[in-house]
Amino acid sequence: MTSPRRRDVKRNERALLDAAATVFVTSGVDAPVREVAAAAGVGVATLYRHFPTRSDLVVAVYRHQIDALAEAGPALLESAPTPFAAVLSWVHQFVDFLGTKHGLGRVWEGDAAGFTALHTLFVERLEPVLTDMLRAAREVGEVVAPVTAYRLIRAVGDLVAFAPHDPAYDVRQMVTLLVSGLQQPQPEIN
Amino acid sequence: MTSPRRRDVKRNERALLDAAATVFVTSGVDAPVREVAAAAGVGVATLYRHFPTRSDLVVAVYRHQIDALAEAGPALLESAPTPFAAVLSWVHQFVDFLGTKHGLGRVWEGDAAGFTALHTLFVERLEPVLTDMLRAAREVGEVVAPVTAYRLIRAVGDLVAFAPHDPAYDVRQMVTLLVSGLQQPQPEIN
DNA sequence: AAGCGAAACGGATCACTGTTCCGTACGGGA
DNA sequence: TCCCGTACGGAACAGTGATCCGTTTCGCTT
Repeated sequence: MTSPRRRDVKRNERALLDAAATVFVTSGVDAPVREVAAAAGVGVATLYRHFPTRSDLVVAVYRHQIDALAEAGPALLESAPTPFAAVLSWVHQFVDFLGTKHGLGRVWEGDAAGFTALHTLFVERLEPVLTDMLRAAREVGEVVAPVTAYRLIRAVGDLVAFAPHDPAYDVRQMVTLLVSGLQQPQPEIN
Repeated sequence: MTSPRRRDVKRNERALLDAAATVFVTSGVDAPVREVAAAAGVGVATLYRHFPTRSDLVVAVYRHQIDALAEAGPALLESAPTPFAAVLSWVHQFVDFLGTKHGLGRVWEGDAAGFTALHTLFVERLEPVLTDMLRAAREVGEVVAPVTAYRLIRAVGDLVAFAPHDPAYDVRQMVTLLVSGLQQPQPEIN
């Protein structure tokens, strides 16, 4: 239940979101809070009051993109040739989303227990979507490996967030490799 | 060509390595340099003189373990039931090595260009080993995906270094998933 | 043993970052 | 216009990696 918010509160929050969106593009989502606050024309304490953690700020800036990704799942299940193709395509859309966020590593890693705003949003909005898609692919035998959507989202995130800027490395290939592993029983380690 | 090293230099380097090995276990490989220097009974400048970057220090401490891992490759190729089983087993030994290094994420991520001491050592000592194993598995048709050892090492590293401490997550399962993806042609994304 | 010079030392300082503090300003209702 | 509670912001704090520079140590020569 939100109490009425003063004009300056709304104005400052708007300024912060706009500034962050811009600064994130030029300096990365791990740009110093001072830089974001300065770009918004507010003090750093104001930034913390509106967004207590970096993750909160990142979520606020990119919320609509994450929602769009969540909505893309069911659409892909209908339009893709197979459920597995839908899974692969969706995961690569997830890669695209993460990959454009320079400096995401720090935010992604942000909290050892993983209960940051970004992590929570992914669990709430993306995990169920991928769970449905994996189930559909499993029902037609395309996905065999007993891997949860949660684990897959987290692993893909790790691969992308920390991918090196190195022409010898291709993160999309490695994500495809991970996803193609879903197609068969998992080998035992001796 | 190393000039004669004074007694104090050798003594301090020894002290730093011993201290780091201990501090890394208790506080992680990303423990503050002050903590390592204090544990060694030297100044932080001395630490920097001996090991200019954190990665240099980590390499010095764990060099023998990495060498052991490199030597385990050929042995596994001879003893494992199949070349693919050797690949899988070796990769999991790599996971075990990385996984015991708490706080490795920061060191792993250390340099955007990737030319840290740790990265360099992996490329020099581990990449050729995995390359040989992948080649052997490829020759008998067990590995089909066109993935280089370099990329596989880096991806596994990303999965392990940033794995969350979360009972809902199983990094070994995700690494196994990645490796099992090697067994078949890579799907196309539409 | 003393002297010398170069190498090595270490703790203070610097710069940066996330975060908090607290005196001041602002918004909105009466 | 006044008042009160909310919101403000920039300085200060704490932590960290890294550097600076006056001091000490080592090893060689006499």
